[in-house]
Amino acid sequence: MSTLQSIRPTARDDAVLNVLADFVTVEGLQPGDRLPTERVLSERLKVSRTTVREALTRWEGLGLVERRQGSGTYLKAAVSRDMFHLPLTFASGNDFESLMQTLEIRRALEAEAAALCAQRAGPKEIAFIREKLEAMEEAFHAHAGMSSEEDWDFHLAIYSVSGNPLFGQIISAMHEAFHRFWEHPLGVRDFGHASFPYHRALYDRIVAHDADGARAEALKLIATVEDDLRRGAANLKTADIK
Amino acid sequence: MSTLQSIRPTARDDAVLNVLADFVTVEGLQPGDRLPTERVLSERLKVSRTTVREALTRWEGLGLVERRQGSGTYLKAAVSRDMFHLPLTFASGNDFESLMQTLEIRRALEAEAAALCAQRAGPKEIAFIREKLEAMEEAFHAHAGMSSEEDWDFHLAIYSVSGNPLFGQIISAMHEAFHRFWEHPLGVRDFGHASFPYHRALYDRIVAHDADGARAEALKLIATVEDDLRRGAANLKTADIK
DNA sequence: TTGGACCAATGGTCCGACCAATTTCGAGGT
DNA sequence: ACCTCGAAATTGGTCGGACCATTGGTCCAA
Repeated sequence: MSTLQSIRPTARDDAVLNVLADFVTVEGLQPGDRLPTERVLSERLKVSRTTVREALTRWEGLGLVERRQGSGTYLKAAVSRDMFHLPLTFASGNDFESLMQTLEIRRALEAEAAALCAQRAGPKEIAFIREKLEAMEEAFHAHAGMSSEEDWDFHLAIYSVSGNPLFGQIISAMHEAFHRFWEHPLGVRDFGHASFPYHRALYDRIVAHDADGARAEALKLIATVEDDLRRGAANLKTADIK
Repeated sequence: MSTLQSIRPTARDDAVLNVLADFVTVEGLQPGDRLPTERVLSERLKVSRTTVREALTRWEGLGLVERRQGSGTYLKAAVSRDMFHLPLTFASGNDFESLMQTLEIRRALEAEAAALCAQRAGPKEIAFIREKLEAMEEAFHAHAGMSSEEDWDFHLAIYSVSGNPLFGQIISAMHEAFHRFWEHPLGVRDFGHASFPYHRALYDRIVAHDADGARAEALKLIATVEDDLRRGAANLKTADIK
């Protein structure tokens, strides 16, 4: 009897989510598309708007959906009925240790993603990455410094081409955790500056389908970020003393 | 202005969660403890029960809390204000692809964790790992096969000694996802058998503080699991044809 | 053409009521 | 004194309806 999953006594919202997932599938909705109104769903599914809202709140918490007051509810990721979600929560302070820990995870995953990307990138994927790279380089020269947005787009492209969506999901979370506490790199004016040349080097290794080379360049890139963090931590210490 | 984070116009439920997180911290509540009633919270926080419920629904979706009708709401995990959520979404169920994707993440993280572990393990930590290793080896000889529980304990010890709790949490999530998809290794009787010798090899590299060696052994270990998975997939295919 | 006032649609919050599962507790019997 | 059983209180789940705040578009006038 232990295999018997304890069923939820009340499963109204789950039912709503299943129906909604089917709707998304049937309708072929893509990320960015708008879902039906809460009021419409409530009427169509014959449940109260409260229940619909609880269900959507669940999806919102899982990052599947985004709600914009006055506008509507929008799909943020591909959803289908046979997906399973594994929320993971951890404490992360703004101390040097925590930031370094997110970078340790990134170091491991960036290297692997780069290697897989080099193995799997076809011509179309390479063109896609090249586009992001050039946008980043252009922004760099225009502002005489790293542009976090274009830089991030380049990295996202690599995760995407790796063929494993988990890389993007996990690294994005690390990235967000990192920048939540360090939006204005403490006293490090040229934050990320040193990483610039490694982007093209990484791209070249990917074009050459050189997995080990790509891994090495990704490691060098992350190493510059770790350096920046160390410098920032040193600055912070000085400021504290002052 | 790109650094300007778009703030949520209305953040009542977020505020509720923050206050509640503080409450849990101050009160020293542990997993299993009961939270105040929705009605009490609503009154104390001067917000409607609806808002309290939306907030708790978020936490429930994140697995932080469990609600039992007629009984109350119970803490399921340690919560604090500076907590980070990483919702992972896995593509459709049972296919070989999903399993392999969890292993790709593990490969990257296992290798890095092993390397860090080799760098950072002191005498006490090494003794701790040795204990787990010997328990695993004993179980192996007793049952003439890998014991998943002792095996997992050994790996957990390594993640723990790495000094970065993120390794243990993320890899555990991958592990759970893997086994949810594949509870009964399809037709692979000696699942994990091939990985046995690499455990001691990995331990030896850690004792020697040989980071690169530890990384290499961890990679070999994961490679055997990938092999098992491939064999299982082949079996499955045969079964399908039959 | 453009600027601004207005309006409808949509998510966010609130209230009060009732339903359903669980727990509590006391009456009644042993 | 102890146990059993059922009523009542407690607690989360659902409902309907109301109003607020934000957004996006429309329409009018300068």
